Amino acid sequence: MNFSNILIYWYLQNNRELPWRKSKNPYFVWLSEIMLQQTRVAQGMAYYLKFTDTFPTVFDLANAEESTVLKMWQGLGYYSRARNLHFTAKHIANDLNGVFPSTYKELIKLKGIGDYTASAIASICFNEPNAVVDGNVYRVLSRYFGIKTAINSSAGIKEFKVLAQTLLDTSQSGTYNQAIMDFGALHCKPQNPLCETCPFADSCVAFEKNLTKELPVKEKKIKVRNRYFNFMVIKTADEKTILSERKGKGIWQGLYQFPLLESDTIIDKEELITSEEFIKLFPDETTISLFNKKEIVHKLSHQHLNTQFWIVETVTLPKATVKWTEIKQYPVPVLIANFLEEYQLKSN
DNA sequence: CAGGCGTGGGA
DNA sequence: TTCCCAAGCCT
Repeated sequence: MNFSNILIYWYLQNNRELPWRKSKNPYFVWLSEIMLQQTRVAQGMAYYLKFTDTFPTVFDLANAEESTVLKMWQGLGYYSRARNLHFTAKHIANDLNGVFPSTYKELIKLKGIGDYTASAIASICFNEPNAVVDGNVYRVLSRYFGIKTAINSSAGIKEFKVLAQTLLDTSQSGTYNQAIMDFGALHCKPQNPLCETCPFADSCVAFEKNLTKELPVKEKKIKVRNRYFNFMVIKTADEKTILSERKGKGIWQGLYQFPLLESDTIIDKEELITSEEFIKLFPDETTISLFNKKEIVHKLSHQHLNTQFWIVETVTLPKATVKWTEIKQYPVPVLIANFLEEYQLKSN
């Protein structure tokens, strides 16, 4: 048997039953593919069920408010996926009559859809012979063929795409693509791959040369930036606070947060209340206490956010327009959501 | 085009 | 604890 036949044979016996595999509705497949970008099935599953339940069609998604979509996405991370998802839903509903594009060429034009996702939808839903190349495919192919080209170099990206395309079983592209990804996720795993029971054991270069742990090769490690966040959690006598939307380029675009003072290091109460931002925000008398005695280190993949939550109580504040009882409607980062949970818990 | 973008789980 | 990294995409 050749490579693709072995793979598909393995898949027929070992594939996972996943909700988005029940139909070839491109809307459902698209939802699942966007959610699973850089995300484990176990983490994405609940979100997929919630989205398909709340938004059964692309029109339902298109008609929702962006903040509603972000709220439902809360906790899944990489929020640009949710914004692009909503943008593309509106485009399909309004400009394309709700008809999902059916070719790789058209799919890749859509915001949030790149080479991987276009190939996945085109092959799974429309049987177009385009090979997917995701993290699983990089791992399986680099090990099987013993390829040491870095998977995140431009040379590597091209090389693996070409190789994947030559291996594709074009008579059943969708099945083949899902087979190689499931095989990577379940069998040819990053750690402790199941080489002893592998159907490729007699032809895998990495297994033969004991290179499994070295492959795939990835170059460059990301640098982590340390940042110091001071959130000012306002509580007025009439139970109101300030939440504002994060705009611009950085993290958490479109999500809401308490007024933020970012500093170069950990600061104490004195430094906080003498800061320009604080004085501007609170001209009148306030009572301030630090909620978390030790800073909370919220770790993003590329930033460590050393965070202090300052509870600021004041009688009245015109800018505080958000009722505490309505905070849960707002999409917030996990860092804020975790704080809110603890805070509400303690005050009850 | 290299860097930026979240979160949670496992070793 | 720390590190890696999981069905990538955008600019």
